[in-house]
Amino acid sequence: MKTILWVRQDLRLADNPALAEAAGAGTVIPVYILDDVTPPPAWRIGGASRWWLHHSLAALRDSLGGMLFLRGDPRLLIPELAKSAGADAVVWNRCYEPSAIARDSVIKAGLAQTGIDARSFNASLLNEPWEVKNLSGAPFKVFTPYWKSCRARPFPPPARTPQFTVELPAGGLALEALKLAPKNPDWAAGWETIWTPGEAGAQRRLADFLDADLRGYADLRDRPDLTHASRLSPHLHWGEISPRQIAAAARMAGDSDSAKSRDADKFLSEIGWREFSHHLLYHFPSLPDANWKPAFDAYPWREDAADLKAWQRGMTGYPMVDAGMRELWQTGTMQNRVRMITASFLIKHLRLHWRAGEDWFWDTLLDADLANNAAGWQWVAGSGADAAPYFRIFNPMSQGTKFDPEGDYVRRWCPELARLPNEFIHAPFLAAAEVLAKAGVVLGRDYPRPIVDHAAAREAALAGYQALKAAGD
DNA sequence: TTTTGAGTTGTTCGA
DNA sequence: GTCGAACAACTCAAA
Repeated sequence: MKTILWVRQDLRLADNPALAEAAGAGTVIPVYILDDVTPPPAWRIGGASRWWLHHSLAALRDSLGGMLFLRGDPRLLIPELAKSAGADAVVWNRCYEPSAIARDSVIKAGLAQTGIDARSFNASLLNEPWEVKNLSGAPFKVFTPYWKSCRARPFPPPARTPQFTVELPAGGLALEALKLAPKNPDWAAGWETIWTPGEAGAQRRLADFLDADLRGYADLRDRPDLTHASRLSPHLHWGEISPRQIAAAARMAGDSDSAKSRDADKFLSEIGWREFSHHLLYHFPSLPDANWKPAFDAYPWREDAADLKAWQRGMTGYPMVDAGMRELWQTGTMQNRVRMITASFLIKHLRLHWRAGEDWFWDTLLDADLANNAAGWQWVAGSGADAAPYFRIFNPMSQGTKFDPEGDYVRRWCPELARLPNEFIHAPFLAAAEVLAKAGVVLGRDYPRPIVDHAAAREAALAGYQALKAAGD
């Protein structure tokens, strides 16, 4: 028996049901296809993600002992490969993006017609999106009851790595030929000192997190100046580690040390949010593209290329926003609370459409994930499921004071402000001339003046929501 | 069927 | 400085 293992967002050996199926049946032919054909143009793999994918594929290729790389349309390439390699079966782990679901069902049906066994498995979620339902049999639209329902089920235990034998047909591309990693310029230079893509790196990150950062997580995860975030999201996105593995390890850590049990619960609920986002995307496939609450179609969004650019480059004049956007640009990630602050600023202070922010995050985040990204942006905008109420408008100055009290985070990413006293680190425009002079800061030269006034922007955002309400009447 | 309680992450104002 | 209320209504989920 020969089985094609179609590798997608499951770049690991352990707890990999498709690999286990293929390995148990005989020889395994592992193939990765770079598919820039079937996803809609806006949602083809983004720039930062490609860097991660390149390194993660290299790690998987090495641990498998070789794999086949192709690029193009899997609807053609998978049946061709099955035929040319004389495979009896094709197996894969499921993806949940709408275009992937459509693509995979076409392939499954086509293979079945030619007598090739095609089977898919769940490797990426604790629960399939269609399995969790409320008492009326409908999908949940509110997180708390959703997660309560999930927690009432046993978390599926992870499976071990099987023994397997790999066969490689001729005709594949070299990984480098997929041109995933940037060159000229190599904007990702140095990222490998921050991140270790691949299964081994993911396992080490989980172990380090549970060991060093879990204690205090429930409160300190909100602090961008500290290091209590798990930083597992890119590993999870590419399936280098599974939520089953994470849930099992986190529960064990919480059970073995009562001081950590609240932290472990909080961490598990973050895994729950990831599940909920996938649940929403599955049941509402337009989530990445359109307001989940159609009333928001009437919101008077602005279009302003200069403001968008200032936000993207971290030049808004609000240090907490700028620090976040620069961290994103330079490292491919941003701490969670800062994501909310920067997103709120784009949507509410600048009144630019959340889609513009979603696009930027898609291209720049190493953990760019269609479900999480879409659900997160719609949550901040207020247009999503179980979303923040519209009048919740983050104040970038008070958020800074609260969550970056010493200004360490701002000083790291906005070094031109480093010599400002803490009192003004989150609002340099409020500092007196002599304070700025002493810190060596000239506003408008070294660091921008605010591109909008907070109080006025807040009023304008609230007025915008009034217009939305009026349109609904 | 109707009712009831509840809903990730905030800010501002005025007492 | 601290605290509670207002900011809106609406929808969801379960009893």
